[in-house]
Amino acid sequence: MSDLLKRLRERGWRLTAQRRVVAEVLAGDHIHLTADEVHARATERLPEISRATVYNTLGELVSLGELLEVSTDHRATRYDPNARRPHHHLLCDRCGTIRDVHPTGDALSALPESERFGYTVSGVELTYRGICPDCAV
Amino acid sequence: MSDLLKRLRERGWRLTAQRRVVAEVLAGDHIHLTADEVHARATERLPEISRATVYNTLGELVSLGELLEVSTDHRATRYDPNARRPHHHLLCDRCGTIRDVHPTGDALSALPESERFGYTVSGVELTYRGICPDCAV
DNA sequence: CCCTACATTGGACAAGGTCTAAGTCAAGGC
DNA sequence: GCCTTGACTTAGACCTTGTCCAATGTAGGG
Ligand SMILES: [Mn+2]
Ligand SMILES: [Mn+2]
Ligand SMILES: [Zn+2]
Ligand SMILES: [Zn+2]
Repeated sequence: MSDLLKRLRERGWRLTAQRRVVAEVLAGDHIHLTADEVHARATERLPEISRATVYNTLGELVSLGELLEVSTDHRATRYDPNARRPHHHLLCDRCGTIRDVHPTGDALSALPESERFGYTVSGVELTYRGICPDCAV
Repeated sequence: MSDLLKRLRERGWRLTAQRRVVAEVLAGDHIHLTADEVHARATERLPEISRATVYNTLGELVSLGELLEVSTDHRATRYDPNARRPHHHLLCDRCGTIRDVHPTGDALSALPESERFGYTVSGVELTYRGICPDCAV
């Protein structure tokens, strides 16, 4: 059993076939799938899984902090299983491929007090944009 | 006539009442409206303006580089008239209010070659998250 | 003032996402 | 092992955001 499923079990989740398959589909590095992509891949292993269950499960995993929502483009939200290690994203403007990246320095401290407008600032997201090697001429 | 309308005139735009109203609604600092918000405000001044025209005009202004699209949350795209001066964003997680901010340093150079995966990197967006003074207890 | 290419309109359509009522099943208790 | 029950899943209606189109209107040059 994967670490993720184990943690879910400990939190009182019923381990259904549907939840197992969603967790399996999300395993790996640099994975940033849309809900419909998760559904398509889950359907290959469990043909009767519904869209609603995929959305429910993704939402629950986000609430538990096991998944991050990423909205780099202006289209569908993507789901990121690399929630345990802080990171940022590098996005190809042509094909949409996303890689996890770890810039140096601390972007939070780059925002001076005078630019905070009284907000309590808790986090920062960086999205680098460019063209990936496959899409380069 | 505003600078924006003047520039549009110079680029061959017909100055219709609809385009004028959309341009007026977008004037100001820290403005980041959704298309439907633009439509609602435009309707107050020109009741017969259609949703399609608002979308058309916003799209054209984006193509001309007069407006930026911002997708900080996972909902509707927001339109940012502050396209002439590079900046980043500070977002309230409770009410969604967005402010323009200017962090120090160069986030682009914070991404080492070893973290670029062969991409040609052309830009970076920073989104700071927090709680605004109005939403703080 | 006319003409016409450009602009606007309402409504159909599509994609992404949410919600609900009815049926199903994981797993604890016996 | 079986029962029971509340949690889970399902299909499909519905909502929001955004695109597209054919018909209609009009800005602005001549
Ligand atoms: Mn990631
Ligand atoms: Mn802005
Ligand atoms: Zn690419
Ligand atoms: Zn707020």
